Amino acid sequence: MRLKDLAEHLGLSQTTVSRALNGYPEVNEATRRRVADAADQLGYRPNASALRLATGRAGAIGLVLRGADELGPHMSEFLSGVGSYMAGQEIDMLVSTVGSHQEELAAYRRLAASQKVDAVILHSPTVSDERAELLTELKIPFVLHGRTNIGQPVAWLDIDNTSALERATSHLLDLGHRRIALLNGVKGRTFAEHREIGYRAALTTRGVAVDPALLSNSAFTDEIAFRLAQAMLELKPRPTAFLAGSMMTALGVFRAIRQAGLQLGTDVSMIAHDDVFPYLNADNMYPSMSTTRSSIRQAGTRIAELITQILAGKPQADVHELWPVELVLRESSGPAPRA
Amino acid sequence: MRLKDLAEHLGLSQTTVSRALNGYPEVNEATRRRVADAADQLGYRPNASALRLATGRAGAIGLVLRGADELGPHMSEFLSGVGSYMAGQEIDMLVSTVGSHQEELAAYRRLAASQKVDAVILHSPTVSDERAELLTELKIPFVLHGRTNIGQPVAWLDIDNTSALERATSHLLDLGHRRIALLNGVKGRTFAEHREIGYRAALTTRGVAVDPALLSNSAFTDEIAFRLAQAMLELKPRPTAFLAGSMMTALGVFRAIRQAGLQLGTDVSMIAHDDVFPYLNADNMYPSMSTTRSSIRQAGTRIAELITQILAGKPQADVHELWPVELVLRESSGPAPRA
DNA sequence: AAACGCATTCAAAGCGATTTCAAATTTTGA
DNA sequence: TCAAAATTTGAAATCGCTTTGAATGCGTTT
Repeated sequence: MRLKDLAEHLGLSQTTVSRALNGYPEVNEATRRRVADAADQLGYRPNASALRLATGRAGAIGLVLRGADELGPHMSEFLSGVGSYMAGQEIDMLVSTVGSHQEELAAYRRLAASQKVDAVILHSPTVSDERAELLTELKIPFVLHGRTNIGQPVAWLDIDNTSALERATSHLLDLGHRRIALLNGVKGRTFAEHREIGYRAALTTRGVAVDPALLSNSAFTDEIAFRLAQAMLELKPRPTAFLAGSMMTALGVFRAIRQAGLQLGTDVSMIAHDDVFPYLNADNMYPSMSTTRSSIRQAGTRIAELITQILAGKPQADVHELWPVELVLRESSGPAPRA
Repeated sequence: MRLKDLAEHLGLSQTTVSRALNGYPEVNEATRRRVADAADQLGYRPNASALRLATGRAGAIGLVLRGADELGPHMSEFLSGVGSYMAGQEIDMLVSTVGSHQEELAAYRRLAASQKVDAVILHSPTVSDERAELLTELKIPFVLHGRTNIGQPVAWLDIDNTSALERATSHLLDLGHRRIALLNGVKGRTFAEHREIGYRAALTTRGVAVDPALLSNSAFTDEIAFRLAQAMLELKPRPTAFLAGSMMTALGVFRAIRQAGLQLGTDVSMIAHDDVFPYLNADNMYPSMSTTRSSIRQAGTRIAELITQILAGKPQADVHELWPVELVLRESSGPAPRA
């Protein structure tokens, strides 16, 4: 069913039908209704490629994901946040996966040259992100999930990691903890740097020295966290509290704590960062988990919204959102054990 | 940079340039090289929409994912498998997320009507899958990851769940277990039904009665599995072995076992299904996990390959692959404890 | 030398939508 | 009542590519 067919069926010109369907004012209300009904009944939908060619808009946004690293549970949640908004906007999500950093840059160049997307979402930036630079150079609009420092201003949405970690660390200090381990994200990522800054700030304010042995940088997986935590628990004196970078990390740390014959919440405390996964509820755990909480799904939805604003003309430089992070205290964080 | 610009730059017609770039035989080898070099150097890439409109091919495949259920770690792995193949084929992945079953059907209708994709991948089918019926009706080619029973023949790739569970169950029976719990997937999904069939077959062959209290159907998450396993471990007599539907499930069961003060591998055995996640290695767990193993990522890659074959003309009815599942015995499955 | 075949190249017609510009019809105002 | 204005419709151009059918040039054959 092409526009032409529909027009013939109605005894109208393509022009009028097109206008009727796209809500132009110069078409008679009766005609519009007639057209709309027919389109509806015959299940007409404009051919996407033709529409895109004619309008010059791709009607899609791009997401380039680096293999296994990024396509984990975090990205899934984020994606469905983005998707839930985009579905209502008739904007598609074009997802590419790449193996290496080089491949990723090449993928953006391809997207730009073939004009497959109107904008992209950039995820997990480094402190000075090369991809962000490339995208500004290619003049393809984007919203950054996180922050970075490049010459140009960029549109971004981030959570306040520094303050979150500062408060979480301070709270543990208040509870008497002095050996506080930080299982942080991969070195070089902005969020990980920000978290470390908050952590250090809280410690230094209290005059507690930072022990490098209690600092680690890694991907957020159960397994890796298990090993790191296990190693740290063998230190003398051992840490009495953990700051876990994600809920997956928290699961690993939890295993290590039990394995060491210790009790979470009494022998060892933990505050984990919770991106809010529907299938992994901090409140339902035993003991329930204290968290710094911020919904990554909501961030996705909001970023999708920001993208449509940018496509509607809002300057990228005006798009900045820093979301506060809740500190939710539950059973996993208790007073430090007596020395 | 449009084809026209490139052609003018070279002093050739669009026709010749297009042919040169697309490898048609009737263009002079010297010309072809000259064109290719210029295209390369100027970074020319055909406008995707124009190309699609002209060829009638969308150059994309669709994946419609149901919100939180499906966008978990399994889908992530699967997706990156698909993506790794598609990247080389210049085929995009169009990902939509939907909330309800109705929305999902509507999404397929939209994809079909607007001709945004050449084919789709269907995931986690039910025994008689409505989506598969709709897609055949809409005449949009698809490959099913799993199996279903509808009137028409469909293209599918599946793993041999029945045999996997039959062997795993038999092995546990050999070890003397008689109370074997099955933490299965959501009721109605083909793979879950197949697994139950294998499980029942093994038990009945040995004359062991199936206890409904040891059978559960649910999503594969750590948390849910934890609760189910916890409840089952309180039964008298308690199960001495668990068949876990996924590695996430296994983590939950593991927690429940420890929580009950039991030892995995001696007091209680477990064999989990392992879809092979890069960040969750069965071999690295303590104790290492016995598994029925099949890489969901490889399945994704292969399905991508099958899709391109179908798009190249291979009849859908000829595409059937049933992959065997490895049974990998490690420390988590041991002899049944003395009664 | 005319005719033929072959290898290359090109002009122009699609693909299916939007949009410009012009035409037809109806309404309005004097 | 008739010209002017407002409303409604349509023909054709356009988006950037592929592809059909025709044309060009050149060496070979008759």
